[in-house]
Amino acid sequence: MRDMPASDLSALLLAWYDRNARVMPWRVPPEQKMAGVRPDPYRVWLSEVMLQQTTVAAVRAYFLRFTERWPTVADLAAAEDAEVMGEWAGLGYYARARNLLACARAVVRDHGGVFPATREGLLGLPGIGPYTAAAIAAIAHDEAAVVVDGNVERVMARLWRVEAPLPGAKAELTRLAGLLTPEDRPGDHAQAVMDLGATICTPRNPACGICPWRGACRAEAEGVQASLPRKAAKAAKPVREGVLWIARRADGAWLVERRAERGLLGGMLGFAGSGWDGGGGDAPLSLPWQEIGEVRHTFTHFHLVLRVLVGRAGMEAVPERGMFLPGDAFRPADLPTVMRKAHDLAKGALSPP
DNA sequence: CATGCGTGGTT
DNA sequence: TAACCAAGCAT
Repeated sequence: MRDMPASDLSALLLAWYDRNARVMPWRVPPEQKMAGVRPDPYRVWLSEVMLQQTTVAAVRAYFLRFTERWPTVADLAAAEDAEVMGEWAGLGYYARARNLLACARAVVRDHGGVFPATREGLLGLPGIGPYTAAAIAAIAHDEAAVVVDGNVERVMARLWRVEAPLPGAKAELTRLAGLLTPEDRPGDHAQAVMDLGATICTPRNPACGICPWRGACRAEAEGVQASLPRKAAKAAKPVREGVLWIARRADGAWLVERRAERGLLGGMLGFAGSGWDGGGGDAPLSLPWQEIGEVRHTFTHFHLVLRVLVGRAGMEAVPERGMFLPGDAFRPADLPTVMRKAHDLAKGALSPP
């Protein structure tokens, strides 16, 4: 059992997957697959990009809204930037949304509206890296690509008891994942390892008692599974501070600005702010601003505290930054979360005149 | 190869 | 509750 051939391990896993595969909107159910139905590369791609560093629970609703609104890659490619950024609002890592659009347009412009079918061809597209290219090639086209995400890293580290810490151990874990990748059903294999990692071989308290690889797992044999994979310690998050100015005009329009394409919250709608390094900054408009409170929000690598100031502007007001967006065109759901929090705080003080 | 880049759920 | 974590990519 301990030194079972890779093909046997793969067979055990696929048998487990056939009984335990999670149902998701972007997956083709087993019975349809048996009947020859292939996954739509557009839907596979969209789901994989949304799932980058993001939970299945968070993605589900976004995926359904996107596919309802833009059923094909051509539909998405024809969308306005602001529509897509607004629909992505709240999902995070907004560079994904910008790359999503760039990728859709590249597929239409350079590939006749058809996604490249190979890992190699997919790798050249915006927002598609080693993981996503392999996942699409395997799931949508049954290419025996080696799919390595955080789940696979964890499962391999435990199965083979790899003690070396990430990210250094990545190459070795990829090699081990490759040994296990079958020529037959590589897409199901990839999804099976990820389902195993998400439901049984979980980070904290793995359910080794019901694992299809029980008896073959070297970490479990030694009782060290919960401590693998090892990871380098992360740096503490500093606290940054800033000011946010939220103005509303007499007709109900909100003063907003489109953030720069690159960097934090790039391309998203927001309110005018100072820099976020404690330094000052100028208000976007000369008004009798009133401070109403603060918003706290934590990003990937820092905590942010924003003092929120509100002001009422007359119809003649001409802002130095940003623009007044009519009340009926302003949708809080289009805002990234920190801006939505600020809006929640400010809306009471700025209720329509 | 290290860093920047969101968010919400779990422990 | 602060820390950790999730189907990574671009630079």
